[in-house]
Amino acid sequence: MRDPQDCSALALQKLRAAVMLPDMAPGTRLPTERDFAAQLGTGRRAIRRALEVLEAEGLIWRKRGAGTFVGPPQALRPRPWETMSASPAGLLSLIEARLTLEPQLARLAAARAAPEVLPRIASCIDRIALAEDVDSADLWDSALHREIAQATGNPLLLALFDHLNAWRHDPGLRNLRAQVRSTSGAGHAQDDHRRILAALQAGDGAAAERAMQDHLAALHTVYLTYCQEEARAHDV
Amino acid sequence: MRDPQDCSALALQKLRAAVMLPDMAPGTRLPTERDFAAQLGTGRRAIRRALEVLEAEGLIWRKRGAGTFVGPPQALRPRPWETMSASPAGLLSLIEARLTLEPQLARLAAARAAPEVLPRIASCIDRIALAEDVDSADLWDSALHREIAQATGNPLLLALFDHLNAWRHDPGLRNLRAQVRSTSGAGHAQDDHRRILAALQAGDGAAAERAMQDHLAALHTVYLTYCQEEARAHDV
DNA sequence: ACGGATTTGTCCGTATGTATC
DNA sequence: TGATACATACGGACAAATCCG
Repeated sequence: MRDPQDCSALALQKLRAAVMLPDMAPGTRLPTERDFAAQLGTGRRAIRRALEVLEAEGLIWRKRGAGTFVGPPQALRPRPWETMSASPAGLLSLIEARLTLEPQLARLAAARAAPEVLPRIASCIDRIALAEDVDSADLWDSALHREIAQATGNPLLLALFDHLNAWRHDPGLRNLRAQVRSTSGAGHAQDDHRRILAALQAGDGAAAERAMQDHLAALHTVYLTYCQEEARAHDV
Repeated sequence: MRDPQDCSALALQKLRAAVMLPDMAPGTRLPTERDFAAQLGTGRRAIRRALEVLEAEGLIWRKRGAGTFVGPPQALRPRPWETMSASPAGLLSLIEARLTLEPQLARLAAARAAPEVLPRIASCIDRIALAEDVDSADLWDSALHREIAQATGNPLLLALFDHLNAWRHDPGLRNLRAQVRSTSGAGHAQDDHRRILAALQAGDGAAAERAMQDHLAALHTVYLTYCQEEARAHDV
């Protein structure tokens, strides 16, 4: 009970009780971490550890600059995906799914892209470079990949891509990817984007497929090494 | 009205859906940014970031002091699925989407399929042969392809396949496929199925991919010739 | 022609979570 | 553990442009 470890355990217990109160409707905002720390007479680190657990359980979600909020009730998220969305396994599933679909989309797009979409794709690449914050850059990256899906001219393929893209912007996954970004370099994503664009301009389906494959494979290895390090850290 | 998880990506998704609504004729004015922010429960910055993307895509245009308006008619954008589900174009879109996704699923499944799913796939093939009516044969065929998607072990890929499969069972398409079946022979689908199963048993990803590709390509040519004949008949 | 009202575009201060020491 | 620097979000305020009476 005196161990520092038990401090966060106690905090977790109290915080969980606070969140489970009946008047805590989904979306209501919780006190700040600093308030909790003062109220429970402990440090902010202990509070954060406890909140991390609650977030992993899906009871709350946090957003930098905004606050901590109680999440939707479990009854609303029975989908299996929700149980793994914020886990490394979810991250790897997502990138694998993208690796399965998007190179094929690039191949089709190269064969069919109407000439007017190529400048739009180039504009997306430029905007990624110009973006000042991560949220904007992510949004433009997403828009770029969507343009490629749309260039296939197949509404079903576009709809499939939109589903994939929705998972990509899952809040839990966004946190994970932010962590990965902070621990590993940004990589050469922009070079990859330009290579994809060049293949589309040339109408070379095989090259576009390969370029997209390489682009996503690079992401895959980054995430894979991150997850492995994570697992090793947990073993210790 | 209550969407706790806010990020500009989610806003983009909803705004795009709002703009694509059928009653959004080109030139109609959209709500103000502040209204959108209040409606989506997020800040104006997130809304503006999403609108920037929509503007780059040409769906909307903005003018300071005036407002935000939906852009020129997107004639060359893929038509929504609802307007083409029962048309030959819808049939071809569907088979193309399957041709894009399912060979990749077969490749992954060959590498990962747990041994206990192989008998289930074999059983599906047998049931197709035993089926007396087209409806139940279709159901077992669908179950077979789903087993392969499930064998990838990736819940996201399974979800993607389920979306595709839902479109496949669209009532309008079923009629069309019934017509195709009546005018052309059944083909060698069962031989293809066995070839896919053999590749999965051998754990040969490349062979499984090729087998699935050939299987769906055969369907594709059948549908394509049917649609061409249909078009020629309409010309006369 | 004028002026008030409204809307987009831009900036800043404050509050909050994140990361590091 | 505690403290500090940092990135981001939100809301308000203001300017510029437009619309309407």
